Amino acid sequence: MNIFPTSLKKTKARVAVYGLLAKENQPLSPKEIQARLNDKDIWLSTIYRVLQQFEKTKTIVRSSSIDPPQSLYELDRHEHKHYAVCLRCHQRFALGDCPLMDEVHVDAKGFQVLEHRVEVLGLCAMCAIEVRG
Amino acid sequence: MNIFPTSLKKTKARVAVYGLLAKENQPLSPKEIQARLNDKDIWLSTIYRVLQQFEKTKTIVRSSSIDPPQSLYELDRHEHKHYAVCLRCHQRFALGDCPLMDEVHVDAKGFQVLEHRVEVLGLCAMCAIEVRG
DNA sequence: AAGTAGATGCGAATCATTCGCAAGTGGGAG
DNA sequence: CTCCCACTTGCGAATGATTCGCATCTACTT
Repeated sequence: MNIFPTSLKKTKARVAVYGLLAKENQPLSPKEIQARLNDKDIWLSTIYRVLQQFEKTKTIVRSSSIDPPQSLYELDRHEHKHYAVCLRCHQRFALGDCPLMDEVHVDAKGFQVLEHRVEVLGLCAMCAIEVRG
Repeated sequence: MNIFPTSLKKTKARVAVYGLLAKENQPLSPKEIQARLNDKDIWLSTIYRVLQQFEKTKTIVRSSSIDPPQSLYELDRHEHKHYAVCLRCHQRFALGDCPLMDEVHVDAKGFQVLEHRVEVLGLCAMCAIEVRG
């Protein structure tokens, strides 16, 4: 389904990041990745570079969270996923299906749609209760 | 349709930002707003604060662009707009309609959907040609 | 085993955004 | 019309995410 990109050297950092994302089933931020690797010799800047390359080779996909503003990465499982984010606790929940309609109408003739990002915001069950209280 | 919020004092910065957004028909970043105001006494941090307050009073709406990563603001015309962004020249084009389906299915019982963000990415007609060349 | 293109360690730089605080001002009370 | 003060802003430092620079190191080819 998804293998380590053959065009990239198998270095410690890359193997570690790939291995981590392969066993995670949620998108992680670069910081979270660093924390889980727990190897003080793998620097954040290296993780950023590794993620960039994996993104370029279509090994992982990047999504983004607005609050806090940051990028999140996960293995590209070709699942076309989107997330709902709780505005209060920032937990992320996968959407069952892509909620986009088949046809997207852009007010600009000739615009070639390549991808899209969708983020649903709201309150998870737990926080909805807390907010009321 | 949309007036200066009565709960806020009419200060130079607020009047200027409001006036600018009222005559713009596209979302602007805080930096772009500052550049257009062209008043060296209005600081970026003030613009950020003004935008935050306008957002809180529902005078403007915030959207976000992923590349470059930043927030964009425009007067709330109650139009529920989304944009298509050219990956190459970063120009933004409004979508004709909200491309989301009526029903959004979140894999988490009890999740209360409050809002959503949609960003369509691709190439505008001009850039599509350049890329090919 | 050696050579080299590509990676990384390390830290400085950049960019968006927020914070802190002293000085300034809009607009209600008198 | 003036005084007062809570709310604003000028100004710059702080923060947090992300990128860059460069000398050193290393995975892979020959």
